[in-house]
Amino acid sequence: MPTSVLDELPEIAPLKSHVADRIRNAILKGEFKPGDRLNETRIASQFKVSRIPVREALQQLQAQGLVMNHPRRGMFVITLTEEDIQRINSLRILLEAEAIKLCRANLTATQEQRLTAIVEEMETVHLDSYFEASLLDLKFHRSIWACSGNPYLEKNLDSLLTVLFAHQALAYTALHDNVYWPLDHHRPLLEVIRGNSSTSPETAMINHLRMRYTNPERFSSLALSPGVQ
Amino acid sequence: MPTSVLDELPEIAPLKSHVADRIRNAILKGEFKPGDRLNETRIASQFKVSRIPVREALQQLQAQGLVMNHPRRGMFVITLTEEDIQRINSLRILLEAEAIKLCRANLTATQEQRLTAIVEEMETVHLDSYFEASLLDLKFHRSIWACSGNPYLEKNLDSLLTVLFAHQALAYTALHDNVYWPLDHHRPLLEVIRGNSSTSPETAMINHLRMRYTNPERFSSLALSPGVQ
DNA sequence: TTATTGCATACTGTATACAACAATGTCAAG
DNA sequence: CTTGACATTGTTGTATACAGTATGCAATAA
Repeated sequence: MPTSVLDELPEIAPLKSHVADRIRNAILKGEFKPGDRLNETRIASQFKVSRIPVREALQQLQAQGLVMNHPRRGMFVITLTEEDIQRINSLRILLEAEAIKLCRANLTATQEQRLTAIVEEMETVHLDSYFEASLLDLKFHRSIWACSGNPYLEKNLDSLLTVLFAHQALAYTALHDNVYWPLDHHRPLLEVIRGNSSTSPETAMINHLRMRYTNPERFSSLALSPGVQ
Repeated sequence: MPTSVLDELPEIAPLKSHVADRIRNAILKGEFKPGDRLNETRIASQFKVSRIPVREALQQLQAQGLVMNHPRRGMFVITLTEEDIQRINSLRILLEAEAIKLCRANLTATQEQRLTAIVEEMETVHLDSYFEASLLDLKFHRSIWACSGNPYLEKNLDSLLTVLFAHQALAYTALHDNVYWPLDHHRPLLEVIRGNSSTSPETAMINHLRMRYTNPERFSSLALSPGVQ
């Protein structure tokens, strides 16, 4: 039975997933900015579908924390304050350090190769769009989470970080207009995972985030020194 | 326009929230069992609403991890294996220990009173339904999360634990048919939060969970001793 | 008796239609 | 000129209708 023609359209995936992906990408690319209102009818006609898949896609994005619902008002792209980012990062350090520990303990040769390949790609390939750089960055971190072997940890990190990456993209494109962002600072994390570093996963994560953020651990227990305040 | 019949429904909150609550409670009470299929039309006619709010409520519950969607098949109540529970608990220990640390660092008198009151209620009030005991239990833990001051931590714990509590309720009612479950083992956690205990938050959480689960920390980094395996 | 194929049924996924509410602009009164 | 009420418009929330697919049963053939 030659099911030939349907090659590029497996299309067994529900419509709302497609719509959700398109909206998510639009947000990541800065086509929708923080605080923007997302009009269901407008998007529906743009995408040539009815409002229902759009509604469901938006609610999916709401669950991921990318958009916010004001009842009877509509959906709005999330706006993050500096404190929000620090709170997210404080949690991220905890979760991703855990993922690194578990990853380090269970690492297979295949996984190590995959992670190494991504790091090398990051160090060589220079992407001109911030959007694509974000995707590669996220791909590396997702691989770490997947190595942890705990799908619940993976899921939590995903929902937490999707928002952060979106905001990063927004803030960055707003300021620098798609200038290249270096991704060459991921090797230390890889070395921790491979067991070739004496740095603790928590410290490695904090150092990693300090490349981009100020005081990323501010709202975590790691910031609680015995004598401080 | 006599809108008389809707007396008991002030209904300023969106309908889907009500529906979601009712379905969630039905699952917690064991009226829907793990693996059960949730028929949209059926629920819609039961609740006297259309299918749309039911669909949206189910998708909300899916985002919370309470139900699972098989495309074109429908929504099914989640089924957790023993390993799933251990993975959830492994993550829970990490997150809730963090919440305890932050709570301990920022504890106000009001918060301390609130937590103490709940613990005392747990030690005295004997609830006959497991459902109500679960709610009180959850109320205590939620209070801890709220004290942490990090809404993202709070949200992650909430989505993680809702599933677990639901499964607990289901498994327990299936076995013991609403027998009383003791809640008097929460004071050690309170003492850690008040700074009156030398036990570490992680250890306190593990001990707390060992009252109910075997090897709750199995899939966490806390189970990784240097020489083991 | 068992396997396979066709059909009937029921359910989800999507589209369209209606109702209720919020925002905005206009007009009149002070 | 300012302010307040009202109408108008636009958007979300909900209901109903339709289309396509999966499941179960029956009928037929091996």
